[in-house]
Amino acid sequence: MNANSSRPAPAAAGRPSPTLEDLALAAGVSRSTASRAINGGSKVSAQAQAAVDAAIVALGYTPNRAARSLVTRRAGSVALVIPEPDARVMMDPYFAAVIMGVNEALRETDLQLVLLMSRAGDDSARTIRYLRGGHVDGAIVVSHHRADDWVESLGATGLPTVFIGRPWDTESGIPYVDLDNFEGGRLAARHLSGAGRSKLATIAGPTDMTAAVDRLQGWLQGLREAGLQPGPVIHGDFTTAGGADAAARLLAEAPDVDGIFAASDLMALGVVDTLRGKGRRVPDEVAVVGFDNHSIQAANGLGLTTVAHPMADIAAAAGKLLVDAIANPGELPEPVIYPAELVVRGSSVA
Amino acid sequence: MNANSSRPAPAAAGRPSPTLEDLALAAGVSRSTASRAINGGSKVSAQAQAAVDAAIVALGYTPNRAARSLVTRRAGSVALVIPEPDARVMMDPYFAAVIMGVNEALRETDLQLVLLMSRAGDDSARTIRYLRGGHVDGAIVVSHHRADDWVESLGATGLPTVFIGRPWDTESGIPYVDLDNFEGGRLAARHLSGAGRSKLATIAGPTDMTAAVDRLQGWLQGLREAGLQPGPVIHGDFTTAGGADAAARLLAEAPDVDGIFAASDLMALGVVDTLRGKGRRVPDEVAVVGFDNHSIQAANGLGLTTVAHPMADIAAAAGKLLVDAIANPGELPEPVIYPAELVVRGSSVA
DNA sequence: GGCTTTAGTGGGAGCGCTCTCACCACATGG
DNA sequence: CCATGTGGTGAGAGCGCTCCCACTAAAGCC
Repeated sequence: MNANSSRPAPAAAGRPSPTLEDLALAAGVSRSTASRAINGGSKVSAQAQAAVDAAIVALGYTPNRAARSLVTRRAGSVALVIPEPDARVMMDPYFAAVIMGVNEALRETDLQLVLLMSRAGDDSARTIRYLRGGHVDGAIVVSHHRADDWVESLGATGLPTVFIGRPWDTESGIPYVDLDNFEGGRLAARHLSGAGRSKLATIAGPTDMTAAVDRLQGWLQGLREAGLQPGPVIHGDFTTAGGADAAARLLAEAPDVDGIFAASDLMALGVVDTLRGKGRRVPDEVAVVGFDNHSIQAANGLGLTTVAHPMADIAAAAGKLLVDAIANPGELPEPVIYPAELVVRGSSVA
Repeated sequence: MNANSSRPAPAAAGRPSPTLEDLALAAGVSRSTASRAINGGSKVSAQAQAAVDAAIVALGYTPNRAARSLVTRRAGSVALVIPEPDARVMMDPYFAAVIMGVNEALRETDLQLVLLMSRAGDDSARTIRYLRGGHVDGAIVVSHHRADDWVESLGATGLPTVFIGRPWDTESGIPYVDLDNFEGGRLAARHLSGAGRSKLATIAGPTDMTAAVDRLQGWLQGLREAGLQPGPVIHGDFTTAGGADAAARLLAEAPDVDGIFAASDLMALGVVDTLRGKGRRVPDEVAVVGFDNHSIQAANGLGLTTVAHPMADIAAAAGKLLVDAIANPGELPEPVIYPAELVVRGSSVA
């Protein structure tokens, strides 16, 4: 296609990349005019603009981010903070979806995504120091637990911050994007009761995450509305193995259960596995509803009834919110809540 | 787009972060000495060092990365390049493991991880321009396909680059870290033949990835050594759904198969699922061996025999290799190959 | 005519840092 | 005695960029 743009600057070792000065010289204008042309300045004549554009192509010019950052006082990057200490939980494809979504939102901007993962306690200090150090223009925080109180203090630093998933402290008005987890839990309860199940139980998520709490509250509310007993509540850790364990405990406690709501598809997978291992037929004897609408659930033979959780979309929305917040500092955007939707498949209906 | 970026000030916060000048003043030394103290300079007296250290704490000083970058001509960051166009494949926990591993390797350095994902064709041009623009000090490329030829040209730009997984073009001497995929495939073949299976088949991965090709070659070699027929080879896409599909095709082609090697655990999950759906007992009628030793495989009721693939370790090794390559430019490190190990579980032995 | 306005331009200054270099004191060696 | 280190220091020069301000030329208005 374009011959001279194919190899602008291989330049092993020696040749330093052209500076704005070089560009201005090549275009026959001043450094100031070149800068204006690059940044879409309004006060540039058509021919100056054209000359600069041509010179950019000819020289393969790329602005030096560091120099620009230094004077604009903008880092040109945003952090994705994952305060997740456990490598196993990190394996959850949830994070992959989040990363993709945020990346998607940043595509049109010239912001780059910096990953910040903290594990041990000491690391969180390091993370917050980094965030406050002005090394990024904003932050997106995902999957934070109640113990991660430092995260909330971010809002006070003036660094634009958006949460994915409702934070524990909504008082501070930090914007966030989330699924309507409460409604999701409620939908699960309504669905199972509507399918004629009455001895219901749930494998809930960890109590230190708002998503888990909301799903559980919604579930209990749904049962109440259906006039059913709340039934056993076992807590798992959102993983497959955790779901399998929890199901075993559940069966010991309530052998006559005929419907289970697992607060994640991964746990639901473990639940189905345990049920089958104990000889219970799904959905005939026990109906199972999951949460997330993971692609992995296809492995289940029968499809898994679940609550859709468009994680990538949610992450992308959070990314856009952050971009806006950076552009218009001061104004706090409203939280965005995605509606919950039930996807009915074979695991809950005969 | 953002032409109205006329906001140089750090917005609300007010308090501008202290500069090196402030630090030097507080410590009662010169800017030069303060700089030396910060960067572990050898020519600093004990008391000057102590004074600077104290001032750092007192002021909460953080060096301005942009200013430092500008003069040192180092970006202070490395890119993790994921040339993966398909969101669904991205869901593979593989990437989470890679990200964690690389992050781990970078922990001790002050390099930050920048994520670069390219999807459509146009994006790859953008990506390579970014990489050549000197915005990062090095790059790690993961999961690259044969069509991503631009990736290989990176080596010629002088940008330190390390591959995770053997690249197609090893001539250029680009360092890489990989699992011994060939041996892994061979182990699978030896294991199944050793277990008395003789009507063997494999669900291989995509032909445009070296890992898939190597596993297949190893498998075929192993069969040859055992004196068995190569048997059917069906190609999947490493996903669960792809594995299920491939298994269905396989059963149509070779209904009497008694052992299947799936080149990923995700595919193996789909295979087991399809087998059960068709009423074949695993492992009694058909033994299954996977690849990767995913945690997800626990969902399978019986454990899945598989080839261990320490992805996080491999990624961490790649990270270290890159850090070394950045520190010592010019010398190309040798590739690192991790040995393959078989993990025997219930899916292949009665 | 004198003025203001306006579109466009170029010359500086300086962002916060590192690094070279000159410099000083005090050792050591001839 | 001078020559030669040697550990420690500080002043100054930029790195490449954006932005403020002074400036021009052409146009508009009384």
